[in-house]
Amino acid sequence: MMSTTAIRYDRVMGRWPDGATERLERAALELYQSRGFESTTVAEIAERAGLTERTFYRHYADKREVLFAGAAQLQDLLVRLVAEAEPSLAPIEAITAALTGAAAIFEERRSLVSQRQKVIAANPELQERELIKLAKLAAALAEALGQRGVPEPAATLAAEAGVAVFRVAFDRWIGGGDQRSLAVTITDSASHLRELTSAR
Amino acid sequence: MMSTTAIRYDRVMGRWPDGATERLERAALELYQSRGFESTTVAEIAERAGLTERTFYRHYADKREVLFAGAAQLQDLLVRLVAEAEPSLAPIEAITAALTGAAAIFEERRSLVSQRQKVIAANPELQERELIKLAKLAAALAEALGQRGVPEPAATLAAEAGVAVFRVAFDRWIGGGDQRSLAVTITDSASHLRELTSAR
DNA sequence: GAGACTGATGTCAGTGACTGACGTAACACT
DNA sequence: AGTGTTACGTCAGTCACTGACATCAGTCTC
Repeated sequence: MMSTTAIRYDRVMGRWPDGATERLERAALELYQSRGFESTTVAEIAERAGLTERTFYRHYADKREVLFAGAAQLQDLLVRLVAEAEPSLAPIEAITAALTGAAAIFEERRSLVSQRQKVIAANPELQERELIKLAKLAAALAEALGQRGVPEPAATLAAEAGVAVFRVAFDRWIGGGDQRSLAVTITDSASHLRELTSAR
Repeated sequence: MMSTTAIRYDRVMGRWPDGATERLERAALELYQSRGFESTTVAEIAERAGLTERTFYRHYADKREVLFAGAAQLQDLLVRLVAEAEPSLAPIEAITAALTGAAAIFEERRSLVSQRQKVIAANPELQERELIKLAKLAAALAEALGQRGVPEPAATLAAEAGVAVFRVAFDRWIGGGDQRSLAVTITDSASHLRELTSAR
């Protein structure tokens, strides 16, 4: 598997220009915006990035995945935030704390996030991919709650509800009507859910 | 578009055997079970059903859709149940009432539903399709709540939470560990969610 | 009852997503 | 200098999916 040598290199090296993934992701987003997702071929994306179609598939499993490269990091961050949340917090509170804690990531790149979301909103295939990413995120959050001692089905329900809260808040935040920060919108949606379920 | 003639016919007629969709759905499920989803071609499904590949695509938009033919009827039923629920019921209660009311549809075909779910569980592509069906279901339920006078974002949150409750309950019911009826499992999950969100 | 119409199917050719196998060349390591 | 690795290119192939056109049993119109 890995060589016994311990020395590793920080700088990317090689005969090829750096930043292939960045170029591919940028080219894909631009083409998906201008021609639409279905009308752009993988060959076109690769060409715009100065690569071949085959190389595209060495970086991304399929034509959709190029838009979801950041999902893994987001999930890792949220899982860590849940794990590091105050032990005294209830499950739902730990989840919402993690969500608001990660909100900055979106707020720092609102323009890019907005463009990406417009492309996704225009294509059912991309929506499917986004939904399964969110489902896996919910499963990972449920697992993180489990590590905190939350039993099932409470862990899964809290995680799914948390993701639903995030979805609703995110849509409002991106939608534009809501001028508040994403973090505030999340806590607002969470309290809405609390009212809904606890109300008699 | 439509002829001015008012006479319509109940019996399917024509030179072709009836039940093409039933044959296609049955053939698809069987092949997806035995060879796996990815390893079966649409041509094989069509051949087993006594048809051609092109005809398959006249009945279903794509290779996955053949497993989700019943989703539309389920959605219609749930929307109707929400609309017909007691006006005094709170949003979440109307949703759970509809879900338990539709549970019988699954309980009557537990074997078929279980086989189908095993196939879906084995394939990410099929999971994506299921997730978007559930998302559209949630949107339809939110719309139905809107007709009852429930404002946003409460309607969407209640619908999303309701679908999450159903997912958790369905998984437990199918998973086998839970010997209770699906309807009971749903109400149980709903009360779990209530405890989670209202708990101090 | 002849002719026009309809609806479900077959046939065929084509595009594009995705994969496996193999080759290449800069760079690193020994 | 030799060896291995890594990131890429090239090529051939499968299969999902689509558009265009043909067929023909049954129906409708007159």
